[in-house]
Amino acid sequence: MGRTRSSSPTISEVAAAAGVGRATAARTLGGYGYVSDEMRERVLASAEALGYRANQLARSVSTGVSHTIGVVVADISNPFFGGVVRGVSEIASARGFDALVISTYEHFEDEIAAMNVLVDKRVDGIILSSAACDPASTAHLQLARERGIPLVLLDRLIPGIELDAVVIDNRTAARTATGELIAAGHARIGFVWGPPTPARPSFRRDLVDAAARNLWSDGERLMGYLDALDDSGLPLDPDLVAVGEKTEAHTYDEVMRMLALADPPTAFFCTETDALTGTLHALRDSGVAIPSQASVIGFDDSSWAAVMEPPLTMVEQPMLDLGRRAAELLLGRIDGDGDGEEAPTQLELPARLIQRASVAPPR
Amino acid sequence: MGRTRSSSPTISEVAAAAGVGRATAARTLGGYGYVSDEMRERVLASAEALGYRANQLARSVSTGVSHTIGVVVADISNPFFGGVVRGVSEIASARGFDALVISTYEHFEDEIAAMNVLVDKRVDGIILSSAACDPASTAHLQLARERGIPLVLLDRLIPGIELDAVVIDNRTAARTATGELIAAGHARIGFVWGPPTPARPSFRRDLVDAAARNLWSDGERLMGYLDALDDSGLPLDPDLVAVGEKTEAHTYDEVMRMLALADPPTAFFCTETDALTGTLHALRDSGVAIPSQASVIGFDDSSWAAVMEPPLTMVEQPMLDLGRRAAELLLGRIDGDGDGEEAPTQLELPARLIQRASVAPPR
DNA sequence: CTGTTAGCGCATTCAA
DNA sequence: TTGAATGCGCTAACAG
Repeated sequence: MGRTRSSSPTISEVAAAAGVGRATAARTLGGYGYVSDEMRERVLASAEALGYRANQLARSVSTGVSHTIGVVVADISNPFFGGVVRGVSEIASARGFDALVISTYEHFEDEIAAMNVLVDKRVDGIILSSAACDPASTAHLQLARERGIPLVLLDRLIPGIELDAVVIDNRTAARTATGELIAAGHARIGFVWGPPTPARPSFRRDLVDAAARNLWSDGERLMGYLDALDDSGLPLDPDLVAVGEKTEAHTYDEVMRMLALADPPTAFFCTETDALTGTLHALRDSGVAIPSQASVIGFDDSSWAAVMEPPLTMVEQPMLDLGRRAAELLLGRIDGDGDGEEAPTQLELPARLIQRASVAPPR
Repeated sequence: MGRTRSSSPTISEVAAAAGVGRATAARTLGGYGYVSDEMRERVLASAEALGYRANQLARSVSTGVSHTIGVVVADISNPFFGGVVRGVSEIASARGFDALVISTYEHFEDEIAAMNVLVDKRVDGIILSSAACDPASTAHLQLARERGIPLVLLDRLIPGIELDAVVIDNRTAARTATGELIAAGHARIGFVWGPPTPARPSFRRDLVDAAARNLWSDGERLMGYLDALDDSGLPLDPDLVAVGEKTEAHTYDEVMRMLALADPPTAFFCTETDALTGTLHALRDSGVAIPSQASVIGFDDSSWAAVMEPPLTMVEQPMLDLGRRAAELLLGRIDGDGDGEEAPTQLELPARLIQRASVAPPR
C-alpha cells in the first residue's frame, strides 16, 4: 500500500486541521467551485501551516490531464536537438507543461519503447523526431492516435504519413548552398554525406532510391543537391557523394577518397556537424587550403563556425523556432479538445545561408 | 470527472472480458502475486485483444513510485548540459526511469519553481545543477528533503551545504591549465572569465570574495588560476581578470580592453565556450596570431576545437560521466529506501587537459 | 490460487 | 455554500 514517504500532507489532513469537509478543502485548494471567504481563509491557513502541496499525479488520474508532454529526439546531447528541446520547453513551460525527454539514438526499437512509455505515463501530447522512414512501420504512432494523444512530428517527416509536423525546408536549403558553390564556379562538388547507401551508387536512380529509404531530412538534402546540379545542367558524379556511416571518422575516409580521385572535388557541402569536422580534418591532413584550394559549406551554424580560419559559410537551422512552433502546434491540439480529426498542419521553416569566407572560386 | 479520452481499456474491462475477478487480472497484468497459468492465459489474451496498457499514473498514485526523475539544469541547449543529461538518461532509462528535464537559465526563481513542480509530480529523485551559491537560499532543497525525495547536486556545489553531489575538479583543472601557460613561459595571463564582480577588483581579497559569492564552479576556476600564479610566485594583476556578463559580446570587450593595456597579456585562459569564442574574435580583430603572439586555452572541449587553426588546447570535462555518476548515485539513494540520512557522498571527477597547438612560448 | 474489499489523493455530483 | 458519497485506475491486504 502507499508507502509513507516522508509523508506529504493530503487534502483530508488539511480539511481536518481546518475543521471543514474534505470537499470544501478540495475546492479551495483546487481553485474551483464555491467557497465562502471565511472557509477559504481557514483552509488556506492550515494548508500553509501543514505545508500542503497538491499531488499532481492523483490529480491527473482524476482529471485525465497530466500537464506533461513527451519529447522524443535522436540525441539530446546533439546541439541541434538541444536547441529544439529548449524551444519546446520555453513555450511549454510558459503554459504550465513540463517535458519528459527521451533520446532514441536513432534506434527504432527505442523509439517504440519511448512512445509506449509516454502513452503509459499519460502525457498530454508528444513531439517526435522519428527515425522511421517507412510508412509501414508506424504502429507506435498509431497507438498514440488511438489513445487520443496529439502527436506532432519534428524535423523529420515520414513519407506517406499525414500528420502534424514542423520541419526545415531541407531541400531548398541544400539547393541554395550547393547553388552558392556552383555560382562561385565549382562544377565538382563533394556531397558529405548524402544518405548512407548500401554500396556506392552507380546511377542517379540508385541515389534517389536510397534517399527515399533513409531519414527524410537526409534524403531531402540529397535531392536539393541534385536540384542545384540540374539547375545548372551539371552532371552528377556518384563518386562525389559520400556513403556509409554518419561518423566523423568515416566522413574523413570518404573525403580522403574523393581527394584521391583523378579529378577531385573543388568544393564540399557537408550536411551535418560531424561531416563538417571530418571534412575539415581530411582537408588539413591533405594540405588543402580553404578556400583557395577547396571551398566548404557546412550545416548547423554554431558560434565556432564564425571563429574558424577562415570563417565558415554555413546553413543555419532555426532550432529554437522549430521547437517553439512544434510546441505551439501541439498545445493547440491539446486544448483543441480535438477528437475531430482536423486536417494535419505541416509547417516548413526556412533555413538560412550565412555567407562568410569559406567559399571562393576554384583555382 | 475522468474525461473519456479516446478510451484506454482498464484492468476492470480486461477482467470482465476474460471473465475473471479484477484482482486476478491486476495480478497477472501487474506481474505480482499468484495466478494459475490458465487464468493468466485468459487474462493475457483479452488484454492483448483490447490493447490494454497499464496506466502508470494510477499505478504511481497507488504505489508512491513514479519511475521518473527530475533533472534541472541551467540550459539544455548548452552542449555541456546536453551531454550531462544524456549521461543521466542513459543509466536512468536502463533502469526503467524517465527524465523530466527543466532549464532554469540561471534564474533562481525558475529553479524554485522547477523544484516545486518536480515535488508535486512526485518524481522519485532529483538531479540539480543549482544557481544558488548562498547556503541561506535553500528552502527549495529543504522541501525535497522533507518529502523524502533524494537529491543530488550536479556540477555545482552549494558552499556550506552538505548534500550528495557529483562535480568536476574545477580548481585543479584551472590550476593545471594556467600552469601549462606558465610553463610555456607566460607571466601575464588573461583570465576570461572569473566570476562577474560588481566592479573591477583592486585587490586579491576582492576577487576571492567575489568568487565566494558566485557560482561555485566559476569561483573554483578563479581559485585554480590564483593557485597556479602562487605556485610560480607570479603576481596577480586584477586588470587581467575579465569581469561582467557571461556573454560572447562582453567577453570580446574585456579582451579588447586587456589587449590595449600598456603591458597586455601574452596568453588567455577562457573558462567557458562563449568566453573562448569572444576571445578568439577579439584576437582576430586585433590581428593577434595564435599561438605566435598569444597563447590560448579553452574550457569544454568540442569536436570544433580540434579543427581550428591552430588546433586548440582545451580542458575537457567528462560530461557524460558526470551525468552517469550522478544518476547512479541518485538511483542508489532511491532504492536505498533511505530514510536513514546516510552521510552525503561527494564525487569529484577529474577534468583533462588536451594539449594541441594553441600554446607556445611568448615571443 | 481467486475474488472481495479497501484504500491512494483528488475531482465532482448532489442532496441538504 | 457545504459536506457526504462516489469515481478515476490501480495496488494490496484478507478471507475463502
